[in-house]
Amino acid sequence: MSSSRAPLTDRKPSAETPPPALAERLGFLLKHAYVRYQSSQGPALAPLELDGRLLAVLMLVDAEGPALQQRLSERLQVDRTTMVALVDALERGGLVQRRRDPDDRRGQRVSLTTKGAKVLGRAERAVGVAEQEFLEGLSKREQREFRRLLSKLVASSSPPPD
Amino acid sequence: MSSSRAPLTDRKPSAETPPPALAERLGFLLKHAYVRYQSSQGPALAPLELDGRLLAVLMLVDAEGPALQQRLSERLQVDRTTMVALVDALERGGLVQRRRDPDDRRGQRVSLTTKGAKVLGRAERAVGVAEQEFLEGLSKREQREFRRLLSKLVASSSPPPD
DNA sequence: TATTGTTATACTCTATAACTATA
DNA sequence: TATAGTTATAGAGTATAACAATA
Repeated sequence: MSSSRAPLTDRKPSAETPPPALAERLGFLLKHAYVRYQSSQGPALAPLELDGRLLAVLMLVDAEGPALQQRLSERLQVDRTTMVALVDALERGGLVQRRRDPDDRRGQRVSLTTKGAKVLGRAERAVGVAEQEFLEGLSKREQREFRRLLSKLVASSSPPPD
Repeated sequence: MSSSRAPLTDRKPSAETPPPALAERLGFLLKHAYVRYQSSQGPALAPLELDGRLLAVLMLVDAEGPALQQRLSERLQVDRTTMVALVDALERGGLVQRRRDPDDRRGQRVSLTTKGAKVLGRAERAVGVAEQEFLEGLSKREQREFRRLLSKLVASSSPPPD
């Protein structure tokens, strides 16, 4: 940030630059971007006893009303056995509730509780702040462009084989 | 790609769009971008019996000459116990070799074998193709811009706390 | 028979603690 | 004492297989 007056040789080499060939690989960049994003998001969500995956489920339940676990797992591309554990955790925290679908008693309808809606609101604000922090190295224009390109990429690239 | 003549109601809903709130979250986008990248890169590297992590080590060894495992693990931000397993795998495949540092016999110098250099070349070409495939939803201009912004972001955002 | 949710289980990736051989 | 590498081990996170209830 501030231009240091220390001579170059005094710089902590902690942020040493990776070799160019590696730094240009998309895989390397995407992974590190994601890891760094999480180190912003994690602390923002921790006080709410949430993490990124739980928040995604919460947002999905909010958007899709009382939804079958099956559907939630399809939308999030996780196995249905994984969804059991995620819903377990949210239910334990009192953020969602399960109810048997009266029309097909095999299914569980997952819905937001009052507490869940409240926590979701707080979580979304906290993550918004974390995202700003994560993007602060880019200008406002670049931030918009980055979001646009990333969305386009995810929307366009072939979805992973089921 | 091609403008389908099928009526909207005939579209396979397989690529159903996630709810807007979720699709706008950077965490969601970054994660899915990374997952999809890997589903391009994985099959490209599998015939060479490599994956993204092993390739990163290989590239680093190539760039930094006979390097201590310690240094490799720092550059890649993985624990040194993790690096042991990565170097084990590469050595088993005959792609790198370990030699005791004569000046400090505690350290192991890791260097590329002839076979390793050959496989590295093939792997880099394969990954280049996979990257193109991954980016094909963007125009050439957008591809360059995406790479630029992603690099800038990774270079600028605060590195994860050690 | 097929499907939803569940449990038991196993596998991958990664880290912590303890050991060894050097320094 | 401290450091580089190693091993044993444990913890996430996720998936596969088998089972119960329901269709």
